[in-house]
Amino acid sequence: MVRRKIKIKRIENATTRQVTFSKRRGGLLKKAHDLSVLCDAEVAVIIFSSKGKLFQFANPSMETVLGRYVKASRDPEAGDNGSSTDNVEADRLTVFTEKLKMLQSNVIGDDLERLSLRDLIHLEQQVHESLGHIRAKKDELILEQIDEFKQKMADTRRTTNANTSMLDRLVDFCSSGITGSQNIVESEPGYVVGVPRTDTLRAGWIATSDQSNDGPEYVPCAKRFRITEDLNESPASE
Amino acid sequence: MVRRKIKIKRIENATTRQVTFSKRRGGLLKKAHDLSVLCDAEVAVIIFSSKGKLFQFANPSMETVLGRYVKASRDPEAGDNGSSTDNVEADRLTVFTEKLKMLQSNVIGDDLERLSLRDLIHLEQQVHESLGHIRAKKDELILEQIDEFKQKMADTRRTTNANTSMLDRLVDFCSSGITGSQNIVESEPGYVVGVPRTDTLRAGWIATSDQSNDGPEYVPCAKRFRITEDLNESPASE
DNA sequence: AACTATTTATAAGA
DNA sequence: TTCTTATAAATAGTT
Repeated sequence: MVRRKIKIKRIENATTRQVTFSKRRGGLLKKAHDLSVLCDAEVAVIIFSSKGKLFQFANPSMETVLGRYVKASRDPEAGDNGSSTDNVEADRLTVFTEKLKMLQSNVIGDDLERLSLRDLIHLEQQVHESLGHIRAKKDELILEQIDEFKQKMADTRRTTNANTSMLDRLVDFCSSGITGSQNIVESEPGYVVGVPRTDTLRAGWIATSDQSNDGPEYVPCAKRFRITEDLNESPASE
Repeated sequence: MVRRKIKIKRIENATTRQVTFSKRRGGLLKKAHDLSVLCDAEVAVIIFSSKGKLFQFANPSMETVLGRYVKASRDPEAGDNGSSTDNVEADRLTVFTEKLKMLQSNVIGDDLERLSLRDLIHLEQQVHESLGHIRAKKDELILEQIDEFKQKMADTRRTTNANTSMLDRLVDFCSSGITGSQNIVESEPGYVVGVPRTDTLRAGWIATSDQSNDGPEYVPCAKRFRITEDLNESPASE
């Protein structure tokens, strides 16, 4: 931006583009360094020239920042820069999907070819271990959710009973004196609103299942997943 | 860079630091964008503020650039920016070790806690699949190396036989005439170089199962690993 | 969040 | 590539 202002669009002249790349690359890396130092921030910059050469800057280290990035990608979905192209993919890039992509492109990838037997064996052990962790965590979650499910069922049953007896009493009460009260019951077919609760009944004293517990068709084994999946906090239906 | 030049060192005043961070962060991201567009380069910038908030820019996408980075980290160990801190770690970061770190810190990591059941099941499938690939590749390599080993054994045996018969003939020859020739034999104890090999032996003559069936505890396999590990071209002893 | 006074970055040319 | 230089951008301190 000197002798003449330029537009931010691909530089067509190859030589000029190369020169500009050199200059701006240096500038960018310097800026990255300055920012990280001045503001005590963790910064990583990775640049591939159009010819494929790699340039990078990282503070405190590339691993540190990338690791943190992968972890952070989910919750904060933090600051948004007005950047260009696909950066907006951050949208639904959960840690999960990012991990999977890493796994697929880097571990399953063809570069598996390059590993030695020793490396492969080590990798196998690591991945096997990972699998163990994942399965353990999964089972844990499944058990948790089954418990929750049971709890809800029990609650629902108790609630139903309670509502039934309360209904009985209401009907009793109505039919024994005031007329037209029957409307109350009819206007709210199936459950009662606003009846003060005793502490016998806890949350969810209304007979409608408050939390969705129903699921499409969950029956046997693979279904255990289905069941719990539906119980799971995951919102999206797919 | 304005009213007064500043030194590139951590800004002590928190407010000032925060303000500077905002300004420079924007500048850095813009520069990154400009560079990627002007010079047709792939660029990724990741910034964590001192308070942990994430800011990023990537073109064409974070995954693309990071994936490429991981792959490129080995061979080219390309361009070197005069950057600060630990950037030099690139030293012996092979694809392999980088993958392992990813796996350990991100897949095995504690953030496993945050995944939903649905995610865990998906992850499990993916990792299981990875494991399959790795094992297949490993087995392939093992067979290759066993073949090599067998070939060598065969050659050696043939060589030995050849040597033996040659020895016989030599002894014959010597004992039938010239004296002192015995020395020749002693100077080359045991083998002959350059015996042409036949192609009689083929692949897979060892009775080990080729595809591994996964399972937490595979016992006999462990032995196979040991054996082949020793056959492996890997030089280091550990 | 705006406003400059200056420092930096850098496009073009050599 | 590197240097030079005129000029565009970025930004530190202030309001």
